Amino acid sequence: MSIVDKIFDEVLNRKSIFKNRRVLSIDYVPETLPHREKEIEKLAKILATALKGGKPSNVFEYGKTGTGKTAVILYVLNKLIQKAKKYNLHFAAAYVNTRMYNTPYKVLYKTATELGIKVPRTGLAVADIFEKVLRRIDMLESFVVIVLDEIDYLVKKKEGNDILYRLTRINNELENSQVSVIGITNDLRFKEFLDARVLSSLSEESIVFEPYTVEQLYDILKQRAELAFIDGAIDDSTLRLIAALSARESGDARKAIDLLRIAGEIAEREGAEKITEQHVRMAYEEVERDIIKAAIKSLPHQEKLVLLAIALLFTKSKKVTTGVVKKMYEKLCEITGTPPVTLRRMNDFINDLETLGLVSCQIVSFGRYGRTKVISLEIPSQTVFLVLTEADPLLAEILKDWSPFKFDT
DNA sequence: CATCCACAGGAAGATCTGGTAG
DNA sequence: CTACCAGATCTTCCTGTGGATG
Repeated sequence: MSIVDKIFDEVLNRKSIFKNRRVLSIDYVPETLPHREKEIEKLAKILATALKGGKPSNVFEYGKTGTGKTAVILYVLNKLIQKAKKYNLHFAAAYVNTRMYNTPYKVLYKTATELGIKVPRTGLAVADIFEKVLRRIDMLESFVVIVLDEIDYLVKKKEGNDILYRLTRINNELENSQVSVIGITNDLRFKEFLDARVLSSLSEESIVFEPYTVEQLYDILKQRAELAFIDGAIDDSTLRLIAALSARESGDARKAIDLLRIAGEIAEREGAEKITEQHVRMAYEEVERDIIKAAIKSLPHQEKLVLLAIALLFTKSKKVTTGVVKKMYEKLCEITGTPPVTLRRMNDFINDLETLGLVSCQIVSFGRYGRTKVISLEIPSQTVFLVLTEADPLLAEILKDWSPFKFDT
């Protein structure tokens, strides 16, 4: 038997430490949500009005990422759907994540699709599609809940407020159906962007989600680990480590569960019978690395060039300003045969890179010598070179025989 | 202490893609 | 086929500004 056969056989015969991998996936909603009983109760009470045919309020949920906002909504909606079925009530729900559906048209499109209404993906005027969706919703003769998750992505654009305004007041235009809008945001300063009229109608009821504490994270992890792994695959102390690592950063339950899953995958790959603290630490680093890699790889070509320009400059000097980035960027454009964008646009790219956490910027005034952004690379420049070499054959060619002197200006 | 550098970043609009409707 | 639509992307034009320097 060849060595390859051996490896395959070994892997296939090995008993997996996973019992049920699915419970660690992002969109799994567990049977119970520990430490969210109060929030669930509140939301349930609000929506319960619907069971009696009344019009429930619009709801506004806010709290940081990974505090269970989405999970609570989905949990309550699932229960509501079950109840509605049992009592033969008309009820429909649409879940729209406005990070992905971040324009008025897309929001309407997704809402319609979720409600089983067929509309074209593009091509129509927003007013037309709104009209169409409105009529179809009325025809449903139902109580309809529209959940707008990560609503801040919609509101930060000017047109976003308009569509929200119309959605939150849609009931005035309906005769046979009732609509409740639930907005979810993790941006706590988000209210500033929101049109006052929308704010008042959306926050008829609001529910605040506090970050989980270490103990709470531990409980959540414990619950998931019991479902996900076979007995004895993970110790309490290891779970506590994951909880501590996650709580230290953010109290983000999603990240904690991610960490648990990846630690499990690493342990499995190694053929270990148990997830150790070592696996957790490896997972922790892997998560960080992967986020960075993925971020760089998914950058548009132009932004890659800007990032590369910054990385190249940063190897030589820690004082990288917009002006020098522009020069280096233009040089790279010339080499790669890319038409360069204007300074204004490049500045947007740099801000983008900052949002992604790849660089950080500070506006500094040098008095007589102007006022500009000082940009620093937040990740090792070698990482940038490496990932770009992998991701882009053209850039790989340039970086192949790269030496710091080649790019001297 | 006014000046002026080297930009930041808002507003508006041009261009282009990918679509519908009749 | 033409007329039209939304939205991404980018440009053009613009006003605003912290502080070293003359």
